[in-house]
Amino acid sequence: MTAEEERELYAELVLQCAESVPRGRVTTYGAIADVVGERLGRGGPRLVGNVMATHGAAVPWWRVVRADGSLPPSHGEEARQAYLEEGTPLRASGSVDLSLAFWQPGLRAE
DNA sequence: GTTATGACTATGG
DNA sequence: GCCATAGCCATAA
Repeated sequence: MTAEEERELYAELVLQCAESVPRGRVTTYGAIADVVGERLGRGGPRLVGNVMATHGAAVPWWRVVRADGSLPPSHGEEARQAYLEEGTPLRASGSVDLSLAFWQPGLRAE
């Protein structure tokens, strides 16, 4: 398998995790990195971030947040409206309440 | 091979 | 919970 194919595979698994998050729930970069890293033997939250930056347009990226429940300032505004639509539990600061909304991601096949 | 960078995380304040 | 610092993984120059 070429390096490029591995990147695509990694990306696809990350997208699966993002897609597995139901409406009104969110997950974290670290959780996805853990699941995909366990499957492919490599990982790291930054890799997940890189994948989202590249292929994020194809999935509900607003359901993937940082470990503290907040999003990058660049996408906070756009995500906030999606949260209001989906009924995602938000804190006053605008961050997601992970204790209520956290979803453990998973792959379609093991 | 070394350095810089990124949609990150853990820890301490 | 937010800010600063250090650590981590892969890619690009």
